[in-house]
This record gives sequence, C-alpha cells and structure tokens, in this order.
Amino acid sequence: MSEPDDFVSRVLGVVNSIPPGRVMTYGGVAAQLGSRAARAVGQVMARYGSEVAWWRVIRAGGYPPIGHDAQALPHYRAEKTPLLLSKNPSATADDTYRVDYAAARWSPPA
DNA sequence: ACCTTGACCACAA
DNA sequence: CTTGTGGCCAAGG
Repeated sequence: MSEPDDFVSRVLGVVNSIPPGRVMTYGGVAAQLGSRAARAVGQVMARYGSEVAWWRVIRAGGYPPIGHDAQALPHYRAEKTPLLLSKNPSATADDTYRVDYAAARWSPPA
C-alpha cells in the first residue's frame, strides 16, 4: 500500500517507521522527506502527533519537545532509550534530562 | 502574493 | 553554559 502525498501523512509515515529505543530529530525526519522543514514537521506532530510515537522524535541536541518532556520520559524508560540525566535525580520538571542521540539516532531504510 | 506563527537548526560571541 | 542572529519550510489569514 502506498502513502498519500500529503506532507502530513509523509511525516507520520516516517515517524511511524522509527523502531522503539531509537530517536530521530525533526530535521532528520524532514531530511528523509527531501525537505528541511524541521519546523513544519513539529507543526504536524502538534496536530497529528497524538496518533504517532512523537516521543521518538526529538530536537537536534537530544532534547524532547518543549512542554512535553515530562510526558516523553516514561516512554523512553519503557522503550529502553539511552538517556543522559542532567542533574538532581529526584526532581520533577525542574531539572530536565536529555536523550543520548549519539547512541539512539536512527535512519530509516531507503 | 504578503505576513505571521511554529513540538526547529546551525553558527557565532 | 547562555544569548543573539539568520535561515529554512509549511500552513493559515
């Protein structure tokens, strides 16, 4: 089955192809689409991300989407995604974590 | 066609 | 480490 040409459907298709324990940056997803619309990808996630593993899509520095980092954390722990703790391990949203993008970065097949 | 808004990215200071 | 600047693309008004 083929996927529609819609930019949205394409983004969702790439995100949906990311296996557990792996992560990809917005720019990386956009690059697979042949575009650099990292921001447009984020917009798509904000609208349709509810249907995909948005937590597997992070920013370039390894940080999860702003305002949703606390929601993604339990997902990463469940998927065994390599994480790099930031500071105080007992805090809540005060200190933030980051994903080990160097070890968890994934590229879909051509 | 123009402008504004974004779950962005890279570089320089 | 933080801040600022420029660029990039897509969608909506």
